[in-house]
Amino acid sequence: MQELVNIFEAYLSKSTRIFSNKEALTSKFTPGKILHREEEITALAQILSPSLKMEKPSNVFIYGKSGTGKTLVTTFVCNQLENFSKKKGKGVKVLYTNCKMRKVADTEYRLIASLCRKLGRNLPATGLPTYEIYKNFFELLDREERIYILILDEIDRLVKKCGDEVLYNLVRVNSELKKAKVSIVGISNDITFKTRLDSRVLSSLGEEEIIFPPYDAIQLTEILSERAKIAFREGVLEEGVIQKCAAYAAREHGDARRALELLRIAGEIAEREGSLKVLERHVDLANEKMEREAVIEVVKKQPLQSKILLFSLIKSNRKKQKVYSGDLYDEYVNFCKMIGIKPLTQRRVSDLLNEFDVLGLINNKVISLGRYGRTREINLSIPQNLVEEVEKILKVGLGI
DNA sequence: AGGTATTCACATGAAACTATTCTCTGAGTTAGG
DNA sequence: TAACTCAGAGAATAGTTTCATGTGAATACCTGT
Repeated sequence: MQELVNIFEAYLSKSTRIFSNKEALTSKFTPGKILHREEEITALAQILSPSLKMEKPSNVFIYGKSGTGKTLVTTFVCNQLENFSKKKGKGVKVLYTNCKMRKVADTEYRLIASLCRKLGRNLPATGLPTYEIYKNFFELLDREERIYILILDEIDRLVKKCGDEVLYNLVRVNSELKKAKVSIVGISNDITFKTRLDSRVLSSLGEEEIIFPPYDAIQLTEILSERAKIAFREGVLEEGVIQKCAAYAAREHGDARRALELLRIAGEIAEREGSLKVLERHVDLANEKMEREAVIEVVKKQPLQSKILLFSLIKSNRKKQKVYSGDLYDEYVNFCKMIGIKPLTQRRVSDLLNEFDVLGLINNKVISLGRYGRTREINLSIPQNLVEEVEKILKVGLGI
């Protein structure tokens, strides 16, 4: 017991040398003031404020790439709204759901069930018909006179997976309810997402639109500095560290989340090294680490068939730079036969390749070779220095 | 030469199928009165 | 008779197959000069 306390004490005192409040660098943290989003904040607040008079606000669509502050701004505004309404004795209630969360809210059934859960009723994860879930949901909503604001984060994922039926139902809920009213704030990374929607849904859901532009390097620097003031002890950041983080992130469409993470990891590396300062060198290391982990973790998590496919892909890539889907499929089938596993169809492999593309492991380009058909040109986008490590992981995963 | 048609080798889309996980229901069984 | 058990029916879901349709441009095939 005694010794453990010492260990913990040592850890505590050590960890405070660099950080004073590491939380401030995570996406959970809501800063006191949100920089460079004044316009968006007022726009959203104006759109939603009719709720304070118990009128249903317009539905809103919010677009912007990842790390542009969509979620932050939305939750900020909605929290303020909820608090204000509570003070004034009005019944505005905000329900936030992230539609991407696997096994939580990524299908029609699960989304509605998770909303019910937020309203205080637990429903089974499966087994009930969907209409039953809706019935529960309506019942819960209509208990009292209220304005509900549903925030559906990463709504594009939901639609991609399950179609827009859910949205259609949600848009219509107001006609089913007697006391309560519901308006929807949809947040999406994908601007083209609109085109996949049914026109009825679109016209109702897209009543208002707010677009979040990416941050530029200067804005990122300011955001980082502000957070760093809270997160780090004074004077531990070397000149140029923040600029460097901002520059790395600006290269990636101005993703503030990434910039913050980079800064945090740089700090952690410095800390582990026992350094008293975070140096620019640490940022480079952090960037390397992030890139590496992005690849390695993804590869590890792949199911068997995907691993086989990826392995075949690396092998083909060794032989020649340009890999075409047809050749890859042959290679893959051969390899499956070799290790005695039933190969998937070409159709499925095609989808898996698309998934790899989304994960950033490869780069697909559909090209036409005229008379010689149409195919996909596949480029491995795993950095050279990681390919070997990836291969090793795959070999272990496949038992060879 | 210039224009149209064909053709290849896949891509892409939609639907259906399989296996798994979960709930609900109701018949049959058991234990207690 | 009330409580319990357990099989079977019905749902949702992930992962896949089957069937159908789409596609871009190099080549083949015309046509008229």
